[in-house]
Amino acid sequence: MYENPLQFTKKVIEHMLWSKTLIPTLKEVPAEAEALSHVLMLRAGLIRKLGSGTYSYLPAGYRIINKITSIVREEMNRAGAVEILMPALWPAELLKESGRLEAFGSDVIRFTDRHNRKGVLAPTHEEVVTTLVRDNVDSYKQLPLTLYQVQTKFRDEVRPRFGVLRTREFLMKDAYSFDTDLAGLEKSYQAMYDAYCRIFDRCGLDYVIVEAESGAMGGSRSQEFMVQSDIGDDKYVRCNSCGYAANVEKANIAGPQEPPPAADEANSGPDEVATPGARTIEEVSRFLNAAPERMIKTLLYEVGGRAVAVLLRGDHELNENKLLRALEGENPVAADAGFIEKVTSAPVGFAGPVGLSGSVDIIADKAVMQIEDGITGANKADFHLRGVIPGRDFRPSKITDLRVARDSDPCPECTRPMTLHHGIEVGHLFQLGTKYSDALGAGFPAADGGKKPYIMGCYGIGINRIAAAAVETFADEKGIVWPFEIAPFQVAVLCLDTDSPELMNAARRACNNLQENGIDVILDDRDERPGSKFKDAELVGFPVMVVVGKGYEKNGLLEVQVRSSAERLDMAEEELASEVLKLLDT
RNA sequence: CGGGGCGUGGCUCAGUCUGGUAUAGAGCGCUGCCUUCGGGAGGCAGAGGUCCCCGGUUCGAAUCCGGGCGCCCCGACCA
Repeated sequence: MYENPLQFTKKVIEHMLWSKTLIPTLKEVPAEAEALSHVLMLRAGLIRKLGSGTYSYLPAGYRIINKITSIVREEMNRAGAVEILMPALWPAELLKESGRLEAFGSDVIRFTDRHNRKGVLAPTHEEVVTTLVRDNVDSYKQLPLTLYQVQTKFRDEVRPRFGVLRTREFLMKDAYSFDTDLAGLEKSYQAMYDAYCRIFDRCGLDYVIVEAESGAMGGSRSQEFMVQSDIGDDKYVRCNSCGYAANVEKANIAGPQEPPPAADEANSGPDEVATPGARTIEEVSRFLNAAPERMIKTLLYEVGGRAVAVLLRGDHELNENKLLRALEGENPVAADAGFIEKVTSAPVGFAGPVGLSGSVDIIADKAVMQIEDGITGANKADFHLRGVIPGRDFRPSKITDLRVARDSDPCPECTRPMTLHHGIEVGHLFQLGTKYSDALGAGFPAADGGKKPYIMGCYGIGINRIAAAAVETFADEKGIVWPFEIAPFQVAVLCLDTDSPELMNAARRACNNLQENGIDVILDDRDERPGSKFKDAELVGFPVMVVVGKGYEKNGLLEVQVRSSAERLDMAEEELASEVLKLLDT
């Protein structure tokens, strides 16, 4: 029998010693940090900044990252995805082929190598996987296939911020599914959806799943996993009655599409009113002393050579995604001053729907049609119209939902008011369809002999963001309170007198005991005063603290402190492991 | 990209406006010794700084002027 020399090596349990690792905690708040998670991650000695949007993960911080990636890997594998590793360094040509070099624009980090070849650092990996599968999958029998990677991605963010929350270099799990048909995609998508729920549950996060735009990723269906947080860059609305949730780019808004019964026939018709120099909603509103809610904002677009006037209530904002859908795929270009003057025969700032040439297509947001005594541009320099009644004074060719959702807007499902929240996007799911397989000529030989494009999906998780989101969510005035599964160590054993062999031995026994029971433990063996040890353990946020001090000297008892509840329990050495396991299980 | 702010030991900052009082300071941290030892102790001694960089003005620059770099915040942007 083959003898493994290592098998005779005595198995020694090594526990992490605080004195031998690097956890540089800070008492003071670093000047560069504003956001809670940023401050705490720096103070707890988890991360250090190198430059704008680039961070080192120190031992404790890296353990958190590793715990998160382990969870992600377990759940990806369980969902049937297989892990690969792909280059971050690409020929620029590859990104050009899919059309995304332009789409990403200056978000892509570019460089030129010594041979004067253009290269990019991968912002995400659709192009490589797609070509990989294109060139190496021979038959539809090998499908469906879902590949994933956990890798650093690079984006030259306009504005890195909030520490690890938005960085120029970040760790991401990305999975890519390849199917032969839409039904298959649905299945692959659902498998990822389920896996994501398990992942975020295990990470201890409270999350909301919101409908999202597929945007520049192309494709049809998209959902995002949000962790509610005031510092989140993303906004979404949620209906507390029926549970509908969508990010603001996507969120639909309920509302009647017909004008209200013409109640106000007394109104004789629009009157011109002089508004010299007042061009913006705000200016006109102030000048006429009328609420912006009564204004009809007229935005002009050039769509395939013709003019389109888009109408919104003065206080509402256009959602360009909705406009895009309303135009059924035609691409709107915001009109320039020259075009506007040509169409309205007035300078910019005085456009209105009344009396526009019949060649101008008018599209109105639902809310515009509810205005009963409106104000809008007169298509005449320095004049606006008062007493405008939609439906009577102008007739849009299309009335639909065009605006960006706001707090209290009616839910599209049940019409109850929705609430607006800020969130941290920790994960997203996209149905891509054939966008990339078409662009890159990636197809499979079908059963009938022809070649068909892969139906793709892609599914991302921001690993660093999970850590930051957890800190944002779980912290108190003392520091971080890590969820058990992603804590850098589940237990910190504090030996309060490292000069006492009795206490040090007891502390080591406690560590061994816990480790033998599968618990992650760090021993604070530093020659520090007790106060510092307590403060540090609380700052870094270990879920459980085991104190070996006076209580042990006097009557052989260990003290267990629970970080989240501040609960303290004295216990004998023999019951430590089982008691701690119970605590960690909750 | 617009607006604002900052750059002085490891960290937080004072000093800059009004140049020289000066061998550039404080608190925290760090090193050594003594005392202390369950919630960031006390005493004594000490180390540690190209005052972001380059140029200019001046007898003299952390301080004034010009240029550059870096960082943070607000906004715009963001698969």
